[in-house]
Amino acid sequence: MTITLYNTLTRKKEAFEPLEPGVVRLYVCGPTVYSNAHVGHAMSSLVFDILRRYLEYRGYAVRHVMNYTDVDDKIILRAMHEERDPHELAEIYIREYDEHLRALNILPAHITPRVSQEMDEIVRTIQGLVDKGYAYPAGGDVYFRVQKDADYGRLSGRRLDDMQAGARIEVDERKEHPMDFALWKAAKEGEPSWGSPWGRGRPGWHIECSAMCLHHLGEQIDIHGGGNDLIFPHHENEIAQSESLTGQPFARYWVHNGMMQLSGEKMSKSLGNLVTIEDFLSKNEADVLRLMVLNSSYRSPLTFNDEVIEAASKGLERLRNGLRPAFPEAAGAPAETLKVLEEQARTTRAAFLAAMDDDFNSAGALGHLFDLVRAINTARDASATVAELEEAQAALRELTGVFGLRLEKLDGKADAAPFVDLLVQVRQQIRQEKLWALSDQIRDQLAELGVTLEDSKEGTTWRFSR
RNA sequence: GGCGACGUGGCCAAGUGGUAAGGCAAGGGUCUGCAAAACCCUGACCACGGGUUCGAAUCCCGUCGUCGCCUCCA
Repeated sequence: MTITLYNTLTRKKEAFEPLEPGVVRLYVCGPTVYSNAHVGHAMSSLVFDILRRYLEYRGYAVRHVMNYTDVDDKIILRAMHEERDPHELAEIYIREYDEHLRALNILPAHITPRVSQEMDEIVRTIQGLVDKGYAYPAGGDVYFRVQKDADYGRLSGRRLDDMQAGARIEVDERKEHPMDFALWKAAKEGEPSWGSPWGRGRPGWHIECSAMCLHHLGEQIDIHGGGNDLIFPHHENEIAQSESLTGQPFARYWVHNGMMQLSGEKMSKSLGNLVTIEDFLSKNEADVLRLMVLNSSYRSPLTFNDEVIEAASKGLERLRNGLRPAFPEAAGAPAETLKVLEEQARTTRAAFLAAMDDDFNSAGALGHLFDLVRAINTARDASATVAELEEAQAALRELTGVFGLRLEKLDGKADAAPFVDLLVQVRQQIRQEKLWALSDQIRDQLAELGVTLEDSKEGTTWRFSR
């Protein structure tokens, strides 16, 4: 079985074949750190986390690089407004984003370069482009010469002529062509700046990713990812820069996630329709957002509203319930039931792989996990023992693990388990004596303490509910 | 105006030629001292109009609608 994935460059699904067998060089565009990140940013990081986890599950060694853009107009502007140091400002949001990634159970990239720490590499990259005639200095700036790049526009499917037509491009006398873009910007008074052959200044937005890729992953990479709002101009320009410099294809596969939609519109800072990650996590578990992402195609817009959050939250609970143990007094399920369960575990694994191999169809794969959950619940109801449920639950745990779902939420509470067990045992006797008021009282009060009891014919089970 | 995507039951959403996965919600039922969970049952003329085909949600054309990019954006 091979993995196929949709390549924005060719606009079709292609069989995935890394440059070097067994190794995947993955570069994902990270955020510009000038304010609190919102759940749309989280969506992107989750999408590529799921992609990475799956590739690793399938045996690839993934080298994952995600950059932080910490030198940028917006950062400078904001820092000026707040009368503080731009580096300091960026640092705060980098640290915050790192914390979010941890909270969201997103595997950290192996390398997280920052623009401010890669200046030599960036300047060298620009110099290389100047040397080759793909870039030209102009009054302290350096611009990329788009007309020299024959296939400029091939990622986004645009032609230079079309773009000029209705576009709102500033007329700039220093540019040879209106679509030429800045590789280096001369410093203005009071801005952070670095030395370069063209005078003090700072890099343009696009060059950093080309330089960092080159530096950390080499001239060619396997997967380049990011939000689909980056296709043009950012990724288009990265291709132009990188390929002009090296003369080789840059990224083999371009993978783009869809945008988070809030009330029918793209969630974004400028529209003011956003929910910060912090805000979301203060009200919901991290797994809820992950499940929302999993439940739809990564390439499509993701609907974000209360109903969807609620549905994901309940779905999560259902997955969790699948992992709940057999009833205490389970006597063993009929052979027929166990056979069905075993069969379901097998087919679920296969179907899960088939779905994920098909361009990371996580929603399809998730559907199959729910089928397995039902089979497990049915077997449990039919009095299956812990041992009889084991294999199917192991499969469920393994596959939800591939998704990066944690499911268990007992951290730090496990110590309380023996005491709860004891209470439940005592209550069992109270119930046998039909002292319902007292037994209900125990159940209610435990619920308030975050322990849910559930009574059934085969005994009482309990779990931490928060 | 240019480029691109999408439109599947109340909501979210898989499915790209052989008559529709899954989750949530709703209604009915089973189990149960009650509650909860679980299980079973119920529900889709796949935006609309043409066309291709033995056969289309799935391919082609058109219409309408929504969204994204074209300026910073995950």
